[in-house]
Amino acid sequence: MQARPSQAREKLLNSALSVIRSKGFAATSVEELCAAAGVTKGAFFHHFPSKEALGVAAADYWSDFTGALFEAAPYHDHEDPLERVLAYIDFRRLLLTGELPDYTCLVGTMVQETYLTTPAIRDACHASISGHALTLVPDIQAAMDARGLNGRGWTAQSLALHTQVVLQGAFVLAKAEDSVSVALDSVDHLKRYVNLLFSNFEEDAK
Amino acid sequence: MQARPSQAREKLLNSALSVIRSKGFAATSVEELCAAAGVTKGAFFHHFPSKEALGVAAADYWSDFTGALFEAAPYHDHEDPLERVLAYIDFRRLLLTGELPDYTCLVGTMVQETYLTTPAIRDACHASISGHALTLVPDIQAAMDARGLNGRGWTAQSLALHTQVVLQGAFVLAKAEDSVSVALDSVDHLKRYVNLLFSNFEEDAK
DNA sequence: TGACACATACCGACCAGTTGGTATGTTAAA
DNA sequence: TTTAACATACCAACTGGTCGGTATGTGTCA
Repeated sequence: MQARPSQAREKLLNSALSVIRSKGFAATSVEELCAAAGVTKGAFFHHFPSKEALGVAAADYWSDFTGALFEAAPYHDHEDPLERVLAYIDFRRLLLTGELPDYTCLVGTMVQETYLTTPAIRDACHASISGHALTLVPDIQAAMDARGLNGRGWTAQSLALHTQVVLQGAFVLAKAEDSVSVALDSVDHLKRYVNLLFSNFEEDAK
Repeated sequence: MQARPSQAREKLLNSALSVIRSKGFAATSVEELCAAAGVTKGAFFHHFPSKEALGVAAADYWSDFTGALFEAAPYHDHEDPLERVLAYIDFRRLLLTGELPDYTCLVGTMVQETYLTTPAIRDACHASISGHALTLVPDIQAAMDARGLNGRGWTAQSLALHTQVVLQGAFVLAKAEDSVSVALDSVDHLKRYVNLLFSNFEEDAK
């Protein structure tokens, strides 16, 4: 449907992922983004009406990227829903390799700067985080149902969001310490918590 | 020691706390800071050699401010060290009131933008977070010792840092959702975790 | 088949406003 | 009279964004 497939747009979005994760949104200039992508400013404003629109598009692009990553991940293969949840946490731990800008979260970084000033970006970041958290809810709920763990002051959704809270917080402290070890430790604490929550309760499901 | 007590410096630092927590460091201009503080640019650069120096000073100012707040907080009054840790978490939950920029963390916000580009600010943020976490270690360690909980794959320090991870992550998601409720839920999960970690273990201390 | 119309993708010079920072004052307390 | 604490005016560099232009595709109709 296009005369030529747009290369510049994709290149700009890919550059946005790494540059914004390194310097933040506000400190990233349009020209810098263009330089990283190897395109001109004209191309930028041909594809995005404004820098803000690039931010929204980058958050959506991030949602698609991570959505595909986690959908294809092997943690879904377990039979027991609790095993799937624990394997998800293991998988998140496994992703904590390489340099900080490589494994930290784009939308977690962006939303801290834009939550008050740029609602459109905040909404896109929110959709990305809560959308991902929502994919965990069915497994958590199934594990709760199997053990009769409802009505104990927490819900499947709150636990799903809590996993994201721990991961986002782990990124913040990893950046402060310039080290991944605190993030690894916290993911371990998270897994220990989930194990404790579900331990000592027999499976009641028939 | 001063001819006149410097009002401008204090005013600028106080303004920095609220403005930077609202818009982030990079998006905050020096002139905006001056306007919020009711001082001129000349006063700004009289007290701070650069915007970066203001960022470092703001992080240090934040450390002093929070240090005094938590030192005077009532959670130290409990006899049992575990009770003190749990009361600390309750106290953190209590602080989650008002508007987002009022209860979120300055250094957690700043470090996300500056961890790669401005090492001086990152170091000041790191000192603030880890310094605060360190104040929790003695109580956690005492609670562990009383129950013989050492050597179980986690340390007092890692748990202290984990509390900060949860809080920092809670701020991120609260900003994304524009609501404090997810933060409250996560703090509840954190308290539940600590309770589970220390439950079912008799106090061995004589 | 060819030619004209039109759309998309992209270029790079340019602009007005803003940025962090400086240079040169003025004021008032010690 | 010295000196810290401001204030005012100013600047060069950079910012996001605009705009006229070009290159290259696709659809259509004689």
